[in-house]
Amino acid sequence: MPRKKTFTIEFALDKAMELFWERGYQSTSMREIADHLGLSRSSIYATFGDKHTLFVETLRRYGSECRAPGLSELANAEAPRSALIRVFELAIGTGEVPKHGHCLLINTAMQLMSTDPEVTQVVESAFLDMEASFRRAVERAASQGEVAGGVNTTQTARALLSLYLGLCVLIRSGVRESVLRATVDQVETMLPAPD
Amino acid sequence: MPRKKTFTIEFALDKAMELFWERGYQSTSMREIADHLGLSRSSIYATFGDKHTLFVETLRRYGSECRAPGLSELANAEAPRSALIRVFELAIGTGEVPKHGHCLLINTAMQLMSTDPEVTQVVESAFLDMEASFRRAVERAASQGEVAGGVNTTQTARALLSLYLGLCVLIRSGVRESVLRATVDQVETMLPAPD
DNA sequence: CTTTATCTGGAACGTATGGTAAACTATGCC
DNA sequence: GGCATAGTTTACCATACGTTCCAGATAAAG
Repeated sequence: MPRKKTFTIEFALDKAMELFWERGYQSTSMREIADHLGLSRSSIYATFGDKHTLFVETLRRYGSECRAPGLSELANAEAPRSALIRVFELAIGTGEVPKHGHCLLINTAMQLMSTDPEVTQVVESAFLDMEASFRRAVERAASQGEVAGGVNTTQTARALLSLYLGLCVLIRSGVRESVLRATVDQVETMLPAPD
Repeated sequence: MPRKKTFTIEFALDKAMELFWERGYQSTSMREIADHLGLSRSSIYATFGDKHTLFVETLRRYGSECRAPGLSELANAEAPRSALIRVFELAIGTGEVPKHGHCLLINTAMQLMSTDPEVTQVVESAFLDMEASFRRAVERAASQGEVAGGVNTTQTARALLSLYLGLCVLIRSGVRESVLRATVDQVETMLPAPD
């Protein structure tokens, strides 16, 4: 009986994501989202109810996994050590922060001020996933003889996570590339080739 | 002839700083600042002209150097290596983000979205200062025989900077302490005792 | 075609924002 | 005691925000 929606929820979430990603939560208004979607605000409110829940839905659609460039290739790379280094090089390689900064979840984590429980949970689990990706890559690198056997894989993975997030902050702060490059060098040092 | 100001500029900047620090730039309104100062908005506008310039003045008064806990003690510590590790332990030691998160400049860097040239410059120079503090401490630790002589001090200092900023992001994201602790362990690994 | 349930668009609401204009008030010099 | 100068305040402006209400449009079921 009822009328049909003129848009799909997925499409709306993707469009909203573009803006949240580019401008952050606070700086994105529902009016901008509606315009970007080609709809009126009421339709969005009728569908999602609230700006905050729309944002959380957007985060959930984004996926629990962080989409840092090169991160997804980590799982199946034949040379995990090189793939790990490549993740860091891709972060600084573009030079500028291209369009919407970094991974949406990292952006969100950095801008997070008030402890929003729902958002915090999504972000935290994304970081744990990222840590797991790093750890598996380090383990595979060690078992393949790409790095020396003595490394503590868990500690290394967590340190890589800190290094990556710090690198994101530095990139956004516009420091010289030589400072960024040292982080990549440190990653190589942390993954020493077996002698 | 004229009437005298009922407040000093320094006092106003300090009061504004408290709010900017706690809530961030965007989430702090001029009304809140005026109330917190016990003045009316017009006086603030007459004195500083603009919210943005008030913020930049606040940043400048904060000082070019990052005030991460324990960082200032780095310069004169007798045991630089322990002091370095202590900087990281102090960051996670409090457990919770106490009142206004981290150092104001780090907060600002993380929330920085649009590339604001003035703000970016202050933040960048603060990070370079922080890197220099780290490097001097590493150099002193090496010359005092606290760490092995082979370390690349510049690379280590820059990596420490990335690690510290990443740690700040992780702390704010509410990850478990064991994940944070790994970053401190990594710092110890990066500063190996001479054998 | 009518009914019925949903969807859509536009107007509107209440509030908050950054910023301004003009009236008022205190100071110190003549 | 005036008077000029600067500081403070009150009131206001235009705009933007998140959100809601309501009339009209639209689809399928009877």
